[in-house]
Amino acid sequence: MGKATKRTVTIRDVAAAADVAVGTVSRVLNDHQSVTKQVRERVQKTILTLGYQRNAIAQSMRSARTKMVACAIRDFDIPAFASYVKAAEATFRSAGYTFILASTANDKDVELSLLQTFGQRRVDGVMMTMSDETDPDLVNAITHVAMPIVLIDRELVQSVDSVSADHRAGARQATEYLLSLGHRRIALLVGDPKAYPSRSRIEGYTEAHRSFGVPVDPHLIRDRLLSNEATFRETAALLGRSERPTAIYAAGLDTLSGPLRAVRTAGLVVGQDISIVSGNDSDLAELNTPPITALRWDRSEMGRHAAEMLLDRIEHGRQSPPRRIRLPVSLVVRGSCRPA
Amino acid sequence: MGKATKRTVTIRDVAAAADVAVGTVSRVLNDHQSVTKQVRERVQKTILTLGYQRNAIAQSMRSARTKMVACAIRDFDIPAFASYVKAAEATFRSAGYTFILASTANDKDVELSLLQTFGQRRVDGVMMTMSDETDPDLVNAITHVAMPIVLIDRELVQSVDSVSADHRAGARQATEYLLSLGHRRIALLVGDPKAYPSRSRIEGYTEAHRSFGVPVDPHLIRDRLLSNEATFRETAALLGRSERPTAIYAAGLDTLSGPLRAVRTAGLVVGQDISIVSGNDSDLAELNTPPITALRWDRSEMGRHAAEMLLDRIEHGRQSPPRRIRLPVSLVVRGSCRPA
DNA sequence: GAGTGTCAATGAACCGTTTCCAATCGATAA
DNA sequence: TTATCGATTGGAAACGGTTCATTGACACTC
Repeated sequence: MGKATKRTVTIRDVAAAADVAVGTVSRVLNDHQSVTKQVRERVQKTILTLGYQRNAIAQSMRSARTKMVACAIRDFDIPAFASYVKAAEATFRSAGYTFILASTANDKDVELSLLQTFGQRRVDGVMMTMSDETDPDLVNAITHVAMPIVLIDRELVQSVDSVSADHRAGARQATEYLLSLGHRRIALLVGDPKAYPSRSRIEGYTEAHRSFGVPVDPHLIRDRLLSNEATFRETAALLGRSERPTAIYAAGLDTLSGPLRAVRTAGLVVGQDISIVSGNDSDLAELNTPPITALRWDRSEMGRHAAEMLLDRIEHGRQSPPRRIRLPVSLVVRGSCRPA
Repeated sequence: MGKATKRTVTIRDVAAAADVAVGTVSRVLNDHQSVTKQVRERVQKTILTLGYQRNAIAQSMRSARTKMVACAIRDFDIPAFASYVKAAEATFRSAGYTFILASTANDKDVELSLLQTFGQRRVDGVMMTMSDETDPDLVNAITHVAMPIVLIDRELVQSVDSVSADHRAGARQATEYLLSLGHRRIALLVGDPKAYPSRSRIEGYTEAHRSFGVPVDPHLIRDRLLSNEATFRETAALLGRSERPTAIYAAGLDTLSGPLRAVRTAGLVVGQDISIVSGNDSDLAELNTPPITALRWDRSEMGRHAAEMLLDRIEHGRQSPPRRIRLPVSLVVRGSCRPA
């Protein structure tokens, strides 16, 4: 007897059961004025008894707002992203937004396809990076996205908001620290210079050398190191050279464990045979024996700023000029560096 | 002149421009049969020129499928979650689903409110844990969720699918290893026994003692340790006792750095003055000096299995009985334990 | 040439909200 | 008593897709 299919209960069912018009139920749901206390309570009771659950899809359909925000990161594995994503999600959630998260693997095609997906889903805003700041397709896609966007640690596209860390200053600080300890052969391990962080780290490293009057040996700069494995291999290669570096500045994202493994494999001891500075502070850096001197900046702050900028754009800021936030980077000196 | 508002282009605009009916455009979009090659190409060209972007909201509205999946984890900060979330997201994305991620902070109210949000958003499936497997509100919410759900590392709710690791066997293995080295005062640090992992670790620990005929000292079991700070404090307290433990089994999630800090603060040396087994393998465990003996299981596999089970439920599995996957846990022996 | 079958394409209904205009009602003012 | 006004409520249109019954065109058969 009866229909076997249990239809989900809609606003119309509520209206019928409470003997009011659908418009009235909607007004109750949205806390609009001009609904009698009596009617309001009757509707609310009906909602409870029927177990009505508002359909966010229909709501978005009508209002053209999804209350969803998308974020693309390079890789979930990278601990450096965790605190920043965490802060962003918390900010969005407390503002009533739902958070979509995806990873790009630093791949242009994935980035483009995610942008398309986000567009089709009509998210209210996007937070992301890009693998290559100079790629015309990516730049074009980023600048023509329909919704507000905040770039993280990218600065070349001038037309959108961005939040980044001052990697140039940080790199300069770290390099000058090593130079002042007397090191003259400092290896620099970085990621892809097509993106702002690595690019500006190379700049900072070069500036520091210039200010100390020390020539830069291009062989000591190893870039495009995007994985622990790659960093391990490059470090091992550097350590195998006749004139091996006396210090390593491991500046890439999540590239500390590679060098540590390589140093250990080569039978060397950090802080004695070789000095190390990590470009990203972490538990690993802090708890290593000896603890590793590292650069740090407030990643939660980064996520929070990005989220707040985006929310501001979504809810108020129509056409105000793009804003740029750059967070300070500082050097935490520990025990991994000795005078050369 | 003209309208200032630039309306977004809809399927109707495409239909008008290509001089066909909306239904035809829809069939082109969905790769339906019975569209002339000629018409198909005309429509596709129009889509390109107009820059039409299909509206996923409207699509979901009609089809009652959102192609979105939600996942709630305890905290983004916990590296153990990264690889599992990563594998899950990859699986979902390659199946055409979008991934919503939220954190619960292990808080019942957050969990309930997220379930409600996911329900309102009409996601097609949910992947999550729960802070307390015995809480009636949570159990009720989980069992009455409208969409398919997969629980991670939770086994008490029998009516839904679940994926977990065999923590009891793992704990037993770790404890027996320490007992076989002669340790008789083994501290156990775990999270909240109201959830499956800690509960079964305590079981495994107890079983191991029983099989060795060694009585369990309840003072050595410290539970409800949910943060690095809490674990640090408890370990420090244990190390300060007159009869301090000779070994620590740090079984909680992400609770290795706390004990390591506490041991260092107490002026002790891991592997000499005290033995340590970590309940979760990590870079930190592997790269510590000495490397820490640890339990491990395939977290990517966990994420993949969970995602595949969920996809199966969503796309085929209507009413098949709940499935339960339990992954094996193994002990990786390194250098952090010495005979007592 | 009428009847039949197949394949393409049309166009309207529908999904569940929000919003806006019209209608109703009670109270107050003239 | 009647006109006026503000506060509530009703009801329908609109959002942008998908789907399905229907129509139109064409080829084929007898």
